[in-house]
Amino acid sequence: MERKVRVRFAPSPTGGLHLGGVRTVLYNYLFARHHKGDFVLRIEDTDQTRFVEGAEQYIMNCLEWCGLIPDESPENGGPHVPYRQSERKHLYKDYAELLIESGHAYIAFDTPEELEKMRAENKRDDNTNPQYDQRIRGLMRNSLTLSAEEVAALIAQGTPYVVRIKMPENETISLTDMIRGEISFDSSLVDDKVLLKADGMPTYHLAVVVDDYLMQITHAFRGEEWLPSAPVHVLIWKYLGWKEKMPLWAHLPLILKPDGNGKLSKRDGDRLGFPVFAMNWTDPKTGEITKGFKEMGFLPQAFVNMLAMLGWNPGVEQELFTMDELVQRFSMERVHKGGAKFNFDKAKWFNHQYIQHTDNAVLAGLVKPFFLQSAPEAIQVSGEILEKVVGMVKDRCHLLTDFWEQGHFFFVTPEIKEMAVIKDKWNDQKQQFFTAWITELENMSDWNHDALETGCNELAPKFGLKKGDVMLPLRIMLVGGKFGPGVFAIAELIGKEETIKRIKSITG
RNA sequence: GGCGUGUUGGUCAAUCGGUUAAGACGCCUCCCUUUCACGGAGGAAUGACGGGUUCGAUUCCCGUACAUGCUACCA
Repeated sequence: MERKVRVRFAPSPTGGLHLGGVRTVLYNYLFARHHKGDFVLRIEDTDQTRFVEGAEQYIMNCLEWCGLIPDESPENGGPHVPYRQSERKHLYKDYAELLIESGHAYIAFDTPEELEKMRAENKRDDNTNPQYDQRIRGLMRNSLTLSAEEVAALIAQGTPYVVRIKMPENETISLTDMIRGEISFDSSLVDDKVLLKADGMPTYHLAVVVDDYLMQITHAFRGEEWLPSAPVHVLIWKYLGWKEKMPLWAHLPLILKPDGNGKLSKRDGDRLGFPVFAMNWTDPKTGEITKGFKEMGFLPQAFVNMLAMLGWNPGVEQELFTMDELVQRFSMERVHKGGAKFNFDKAKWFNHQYIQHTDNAVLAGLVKPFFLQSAPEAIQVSGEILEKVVGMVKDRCHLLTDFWEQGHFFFVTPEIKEMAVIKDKWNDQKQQFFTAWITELENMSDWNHDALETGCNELAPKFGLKKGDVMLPLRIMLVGGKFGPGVFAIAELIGKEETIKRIKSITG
């Protein structure tokens, strides 16, 4: 008797895909896979004024990057095509009419100006936001206040109208939320939401119910911001006679900004220097680019893992999970109720962990595009060299973009940024040592780490120098700064000619 | 203003009435390393506040405070 689990992610294609959106997708995906169910992508494009070119394809790209591929979608179809609400437009009106016939909805002719006027006139200190509620509806121009003839005439004249739900008086509407338990609302305090707009498109309220029903959705997950309109949706399910089929709801906690309070927004990312969108988003109107986690150098697996743990945890100490492990362990009941402040440092930590655990050859492939971006001319190196470099510097890298910063000196002669470290303690002994060592290096037949190190160690004392006196200047000469892997390992890899060249550039 | 939801260390968080209130990130100290990292060992919470219920509350109930969301012919 159990229905097959079917969940859906229903974004509206209006711009970049936010962290919170990706997390909603992820929880949908994990839940569906855990229960061997279906994961549907449905595009909620009923607001034609907010349509943004390319946003839908962009969302698909983000899901693909994250490895959260829907089973059914506008692109790949499925048993419930179409998956774009704009293409389902014809479906909704019939249901709105059904509601009118049963007396649970009505036609309203009020113009936007009239609505504005109503709000202005009814605004009080103790009611700063007048709603189209049971008192107000008796004062407006709708099929409740007008006679049937008047209504018919207005429609015949082509007067634009909307369909509104008629909220009952003094009823307690309650629902069970998988995360929050029982939640109830007083119907008298919910307003008569518009269900069908004047352009014939449904609003979210009608569309979400009709489509969830038609697509046989069993569990509906969405952000906490939807909670206040949940009673409207519950009532529509009931009035349409589908109550038995209503999905189980779960309202996910919000992702908050790191400083202060409030929902994390794109602006916060710009302000604090971290991405909020999954991938780069280019506004087609302004051309403005907003950075994404992908382009910032995140591994999708790390990004997903981090998101999974932001608001949910399996109750064990382990924090690193493969997608399969997440699928296995995920349960909606363990989602935290309160919102979570986004912590970019922790996100970077996850990425660092994944970088360490990724095979060097694979990592080299991932890093290469970033290298090409940083210095296209520098990359005429073999994959083998890149792989070695990646292996040598990976423990210093949190983001893929860090690899160039940490390993550029393997490919290009570095700019000496810490010249003072060499100059301040320079003396004749050092000058003589390096001159002598260069000669030694030039004659070295077996160029490798160990030979270089022993050679250096044996030569330094002859000039009254300790190993420590010589190591740091050498590092700066080869690397440009006080960082990086072992100096001799670097020298081995960049080769004799380049090593000598870099030393000479300082010693003259 | 109204309605909803939430509140364990700077952050993410475990605890499903009885613990010295886990762990992770970040921060600080030390060790390792004659660089930077990595790694290792330490340090830092009287669980928003006030009432109950109970032999016993971080855990259950109520109130207050605070935070946040919604209050469009947007989703």
